[in-house]
Amino acid sequence: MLPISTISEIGKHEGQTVTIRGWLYNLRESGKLLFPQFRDGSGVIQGVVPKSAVPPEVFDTIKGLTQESSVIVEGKVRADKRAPGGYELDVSHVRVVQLVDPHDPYPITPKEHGVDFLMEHRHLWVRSQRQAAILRVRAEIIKAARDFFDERGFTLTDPPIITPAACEGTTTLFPVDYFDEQAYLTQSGQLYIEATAMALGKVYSFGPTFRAEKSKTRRHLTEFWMVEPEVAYAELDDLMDLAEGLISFLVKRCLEKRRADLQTIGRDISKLENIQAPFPRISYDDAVKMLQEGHAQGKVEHKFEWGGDFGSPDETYLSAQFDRPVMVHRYPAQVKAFYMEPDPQRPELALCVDVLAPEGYGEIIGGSQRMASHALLLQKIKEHDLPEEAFKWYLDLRKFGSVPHGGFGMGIERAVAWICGLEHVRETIPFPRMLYRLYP
RNA sequence: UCCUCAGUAGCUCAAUGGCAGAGCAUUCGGCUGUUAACCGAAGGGUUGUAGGUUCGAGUCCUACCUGAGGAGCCA
Repeated sequence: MLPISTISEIGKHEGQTVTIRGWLYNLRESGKLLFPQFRDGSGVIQGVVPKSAVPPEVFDTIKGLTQESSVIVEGKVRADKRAPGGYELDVSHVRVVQLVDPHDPYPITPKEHGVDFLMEHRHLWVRSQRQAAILRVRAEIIKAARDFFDERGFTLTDPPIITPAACEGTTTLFPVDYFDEQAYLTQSGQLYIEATAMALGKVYSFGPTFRAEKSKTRRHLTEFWMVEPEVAYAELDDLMDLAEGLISFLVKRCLEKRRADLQTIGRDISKLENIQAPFPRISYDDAVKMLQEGHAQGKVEHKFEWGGDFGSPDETYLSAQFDRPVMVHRYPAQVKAFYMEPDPQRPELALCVDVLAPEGYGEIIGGSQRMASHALLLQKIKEHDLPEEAFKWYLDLRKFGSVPHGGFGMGIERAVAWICGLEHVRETIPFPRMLYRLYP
């Protein structure tokens, strides 16, 4: 039995004959010389098959292979400077596991394709090298985020996916029929992890969230994954420390472990190497001034007035002023969620922070200190016309040992899109769910 | 929900209101170092749908369908 090797590890078997189990990526031929390229999920390697070196049936079998046919290949590993991966395989035998019908060929060729076609074939598109590299970076970011919190004494507490009421109103939620009762898919686990934070001190959640907003941009999915830490006794500055620590940790880990994948994707690595704490921290007031100065210099189209929330072009302009993520804190309370703690110095402001990624990737983190006062929180729930009964348990947290606390949510797909330098978040998740796209 | 753009061969795209084409893919043939290989040949079409204008519509007009980008909203 020959040793089975993965293509990424094949250098360890130089000079040996090994078995590769995978698929035909592409086949070039030059008369009596074949160059089949094989992939196995870990990488791609080119085989070399001179007609004079193998039995006729082996040569004919390889010559008849079609793209993405599954094959088990035996061959001798040889270092070769001409090979992109450094090694080639002198193929001695091939077993065809399944031959793709040449009259119904694999639809994704090595040529260009349009977005719609690729999205319709997402189940096959993930086999391409670039897509596989993106999914490996995504997995690394998820693992790094969990390592980051686990190493700092946080406990993973999973909030429910099916919830009885909205965190922030029901218009943007997907309704679910829950045994004849109205329920919704969660848009955030935050309210629940506030409860577990009071039990365990430092907690986080990691899971899918759902937004029924009819957003149709390169930054939006209807189903996306969030990592949300929540910390008892944490105040706004603690949250900003945690956020910049998390982001710089994620980038550092990807540079260490997934550098080759980032290069495959075509990421400008030097821009990621800048991403080190501390990140700039500016107040909403300062951000408004920057936008107004930008407008005076003709760099921002509209004149931004104090009191509104930033639009996408505003965020892009602000983030373009820095070479690393920028943290904007203390927005007007009126544009933020009801549960945010007011700034004691200026009650019209909320103790909140948004982290804007560089290069126009927009908001990747949103967080705040949470309202600790029972009376004030109850008043806000009433002002926002929220169903008081549904928030009874949430209010309980302010009756039994209320403390200052806070947390934030980081959208995994936006983080992946930024770190990989992608045009669109649809490539950051294996099967994106978007407005008008539910298949495959 | 609003604004803009697009839809022609399996894919990516051409075609002044006047014979519907090319490259890739597929099939056949050639080539012993190819790197999205190359060279030659063949097959492949209800031009998104329904109307309209016109001697004549892929092309102009109307509606609809599908998709993309953006706005708002958000992570």
